[in-house]
Amino acid sequence: MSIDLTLPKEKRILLAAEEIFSKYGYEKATLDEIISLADVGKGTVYKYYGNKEQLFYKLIQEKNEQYIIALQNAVSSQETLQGKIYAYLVEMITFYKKYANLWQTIYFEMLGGHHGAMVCIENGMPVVKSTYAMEVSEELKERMLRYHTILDDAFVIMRKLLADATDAGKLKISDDVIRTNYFLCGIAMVIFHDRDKIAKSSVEEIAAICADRFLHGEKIH
Amino acid sequence: MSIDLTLPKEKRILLAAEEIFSKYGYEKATLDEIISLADVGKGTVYKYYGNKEQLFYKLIQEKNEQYIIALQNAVSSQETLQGKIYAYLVEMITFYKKYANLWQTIYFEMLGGHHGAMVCIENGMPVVKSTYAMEVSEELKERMLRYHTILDDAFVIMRKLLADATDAGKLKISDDVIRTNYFLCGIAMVIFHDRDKIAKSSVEEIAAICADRFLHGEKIH
Amino acid sequence: MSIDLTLPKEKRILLAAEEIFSKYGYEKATLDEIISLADVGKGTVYKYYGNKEQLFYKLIQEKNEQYIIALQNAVSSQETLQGKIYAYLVEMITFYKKYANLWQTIYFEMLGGHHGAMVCIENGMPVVKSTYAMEVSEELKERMLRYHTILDDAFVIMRKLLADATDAGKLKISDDVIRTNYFLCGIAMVIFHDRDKIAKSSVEEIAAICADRFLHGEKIH
Amino acid sequence: MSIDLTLPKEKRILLAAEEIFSKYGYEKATLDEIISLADVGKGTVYKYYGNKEQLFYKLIQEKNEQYIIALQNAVSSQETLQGKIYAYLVEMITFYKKYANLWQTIYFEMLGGHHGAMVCIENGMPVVKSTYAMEVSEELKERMLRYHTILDDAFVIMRKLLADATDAGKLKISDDVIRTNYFLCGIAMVIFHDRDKIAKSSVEEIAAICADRFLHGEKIH
DNA sequence: GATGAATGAGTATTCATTCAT
DNA sequence: GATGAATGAATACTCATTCAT
Repeated sequence: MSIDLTLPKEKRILLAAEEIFSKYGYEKATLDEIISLADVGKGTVYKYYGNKEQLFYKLIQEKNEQYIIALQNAVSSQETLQGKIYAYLVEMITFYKKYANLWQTIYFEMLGGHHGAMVCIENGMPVVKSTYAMEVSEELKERMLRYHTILDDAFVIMRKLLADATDAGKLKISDDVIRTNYFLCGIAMVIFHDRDKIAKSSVEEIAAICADRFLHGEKIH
Repeated sequence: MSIDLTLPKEKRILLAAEEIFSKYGYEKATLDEIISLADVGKGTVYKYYGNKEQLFYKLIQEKNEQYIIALQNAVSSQETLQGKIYAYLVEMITFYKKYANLWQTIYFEMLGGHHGAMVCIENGMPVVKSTYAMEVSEELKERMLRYHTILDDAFVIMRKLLADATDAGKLKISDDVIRTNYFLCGIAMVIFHDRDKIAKSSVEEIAAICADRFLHGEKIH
Repeated sequence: MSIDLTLPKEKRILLAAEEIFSKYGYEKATLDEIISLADVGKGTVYKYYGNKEQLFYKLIQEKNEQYIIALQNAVSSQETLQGKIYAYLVEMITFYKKYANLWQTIYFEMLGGHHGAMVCIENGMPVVKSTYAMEVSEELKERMLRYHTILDDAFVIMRKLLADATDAGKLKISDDVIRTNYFLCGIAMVIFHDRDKIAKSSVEEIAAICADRFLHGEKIH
Repeated sequence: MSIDLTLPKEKRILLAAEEIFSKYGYEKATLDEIISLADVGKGTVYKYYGNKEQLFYKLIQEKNEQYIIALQNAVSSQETLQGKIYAYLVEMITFYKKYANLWQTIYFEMLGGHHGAMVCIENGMPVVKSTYAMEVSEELKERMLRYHTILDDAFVIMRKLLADATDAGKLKISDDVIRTNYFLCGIAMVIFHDRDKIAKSSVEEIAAICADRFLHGEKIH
């Protein structure tokens, strides 16, 4: 609720931004509230971060970098497919629980939020398309692509895992993008939506159930 | 693109609202554009619908009612668990493809992360809790609960299905809320996010794969 | 200093805009001051005029239209070259005295004002060029071209007059654009700069001297 | 584009200021860009020049001093009126072509219309009067007077020339201030406005035409 | 019943100037 | 002498809502 004033202003701004963006989402968050919480002048934010969007992006990029490394380590520390999936999920759930509000905002923005545009994959490359016949500014396109990339950096690790396993004949043949998105977005949504319930269970327990259900389904054989 | 002017104004507003809210999402949609499309005065919207939020709610409520009936019919038309799940998914995917923009908006309104509040289930009843130490207005509480209910009306049908099957020993034991949310939200997100890919496949094909994976998992045995 | 509140708001805004733009020039003028003088809400200005630039443009365009008609009438009411020039100048000086501050602003904006861009004539067509190696936004280009056109509408009448007289062998051969600009801009600058001196002389007297000097020079033969 | 770093900082600032003020005009130029080009700290500018306006003034004052000397030499190097006028114009056009952006800025600062004030000549002395019923700050008054003097230093040389010639019966009787301003401001405006056309002609050619037209007019006798 | 003119609170961004080091 | 981090006042523009007609 309040920020350590002995920290350098650049850091204070980032902490305040995390709080306010988490609380209100990107659009509804105001710079005024961020500077008030960080106890800095308005110009200081612009000096360090350029503008609102850059501030948000810097914030999530920093978190994401560490997250990606954690995911890579987790996956490579395991030998079996099931082990890798489980290790991935432990990291993912830990991270999403911690940054639920922030990451929920990214999902929203990436889906096109309030903008009438969406990211599509064409020939393996993400492109931004208007959901209707209207122009989408280059600025918005870049922004949505950036958010897409943030999420996809993590998704691609799982996608590769599943694609390799499919090639090795271990998994059913499916569209890898769809399968991965279904798997991970489903988990994300549950963490966002049933946050209090998730809070009561251990990360390991949830990860184990998710991995089991993904591989073997809900049916009792 | 244009609306039948012989229809009563109340209906014209709803049709225009569907078009504009779908196009821009809730926040970015403007009443000005809606009244221009509906060819009514601004006061008329306020007369019939009270305010922007009410208009949006009435719109999705109307769609949802029909959707719920379709789901109930689909499920009761089938005998087996797999058949019921498949029939549910066919309806769901058909509906979500049609109203992707509209329903995407509801998901994020319901998640409520942008307002500093969230819906939790306590003793089986949904209640709104602040995600931060701040008061949540009664107005916002009601609104979030309404959106929660909209989605939950559909989810509860699947939940019941799965709970009964679990009781009958057909499915693994899980938290029914989590399991259902994971299943359905995952599908929803894929439809929102990979809209163009989904557009290329038939609804039946997607439903069949989803049902199979849910019940039997991705693994080849 | 204050505006008749019985006038319609659209008109009041225009009157207030004339006062404030004249006083401060385009850039320094603020909408806040205009609405305060017009005693209307901020939205009202945007309803009627779209934005600050449109408001300014509408304002000067309206004045210019009447001015152009007056110039055309003046010129065609005379038979001789000297008569036509004199009649033109009478109208011009009358107009420039009345709208000195406003028109001074247009000169400034057309010359590129604070923007690092200028209007050049290429193949008889005005184009906007950067004064340095920097991009000029399409918006600014259009704007400068509009201001150029405003002034040129009046200049072209004199240019035609002088070109015809040159063809008829009555005037020395010169670049028509340069000659006209020199003639008229010189007069404009004197009106702007020596406003109080000009105020003491009659329009007819000034016009007569200008016409004489332009045609016969300062030298006594 | 870049500045010799072996020069003293005070000089580097002036060189950078010339570049940036010429490029963007006074208002749009930023100190940030100037210090970046000069490679000095922001405080250094304030140490040496006090503020932005002082920096601009020092810059043009320095240029003007050299210009005035050049004009005086040019005029005194000639014997005849026509020769003196021609020599003056050669210097003037050379100078204005070189510093078009910078001097254009001074013209509009001096006109002062953007500040609600103007310079008038009372009893041969320039005084600042408000164009509206409002107080003009002493600071603004001084500033406008300074800019007036900058331009007038050059104008007075021509004015003297013409006044003497008038007294000697060589020129028609006119208000000397008006006549000079009309003559020189007209030329200035053409250089500012038709910069690219002027660039294609030689200075001598333009000067010759201007002198001829000023003395003998446009009419063929 | 229906209208639409009018409103004004709310927000991202810029940049000259200051002053502690 | 020199710096540059920090400031905050100032400003164009949006849009849900109201209410007199």
